[in-house]
Amino acid sequence: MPGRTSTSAHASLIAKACRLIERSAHEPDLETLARDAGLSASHFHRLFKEVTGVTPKAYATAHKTIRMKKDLQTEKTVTTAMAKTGFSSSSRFYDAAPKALGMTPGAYKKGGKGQTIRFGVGECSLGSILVGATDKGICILTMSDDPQELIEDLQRRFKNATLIGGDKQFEKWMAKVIAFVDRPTKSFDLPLDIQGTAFQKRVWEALCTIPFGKTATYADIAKKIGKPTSMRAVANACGSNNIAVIIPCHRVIRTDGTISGYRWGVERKKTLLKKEGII
DNA sequence: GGTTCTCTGCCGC
DNA sequence: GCGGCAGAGAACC
Repeated sequence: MPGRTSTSAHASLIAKACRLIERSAHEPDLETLARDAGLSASHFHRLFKEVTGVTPKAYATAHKTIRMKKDLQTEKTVTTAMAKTGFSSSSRFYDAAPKALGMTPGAYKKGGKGQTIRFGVGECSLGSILVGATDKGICILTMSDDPQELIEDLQRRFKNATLIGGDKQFEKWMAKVIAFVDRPTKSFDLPLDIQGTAFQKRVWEALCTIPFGKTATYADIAKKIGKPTSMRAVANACGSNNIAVIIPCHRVIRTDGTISGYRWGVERKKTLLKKEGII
């Protein structure tokens, strides 16, 4: 088609823009990217989104996150990593890090270093269960059919932490947790060490206010934390919950009343809801 | 808290 | 297919 740009030409134009974003030390602005592609800013923006599925800004942000993670792992200090990643100021860096990494840059660099996590694997009515705790409280509760998989998952999540088997005190906690999972009655009184971003913590706190035997929708939770339009972010935060059952993300259902997915399997979610007399 | 930038919708060519 | 403008909202300083 003369005078028109073909689809493949579009794809290579956008691919070139992606490479430019990746190569640049500082995020190139929309105007620069558009000029480089020989298009107007507005049209370039539309085209970029059509081809990649994300906006140029979102693409640049995602790439910056990858770089931030790499630099934090390879650089000696957080300060040098910050300089290399290309943030304009340290405050911007520390501002962006929790969103991008789920923790402060220092904590990410340590990768759980310095943290000691006691853990145990047992069996409950929902299959194999892993419970882990720092000296502050329970930081992880996961479930699976395969106990080995639970341990591998724990090692992945806290790769620099010292993982040790539970002691006598921990055994007691473990028994209490299993009893709670099997009969999730009213309250749970062991301390929790909830690790996540500020946003995730707000969502999880909101989940904890859903009473036993009741459900809420993602929209309800979004409204509760004062972000009525952030339903997708809320759903993501529910999916990132590390402490199953105790933080009752299983009580969240779709607006139409149907049961949505569950990180530890829909069958487990249904079983939990049955235990609470909801279904 | 003001300024700049991003993003989207809409319209015209 | 492409450019441009307006307005809302987010990001930045």
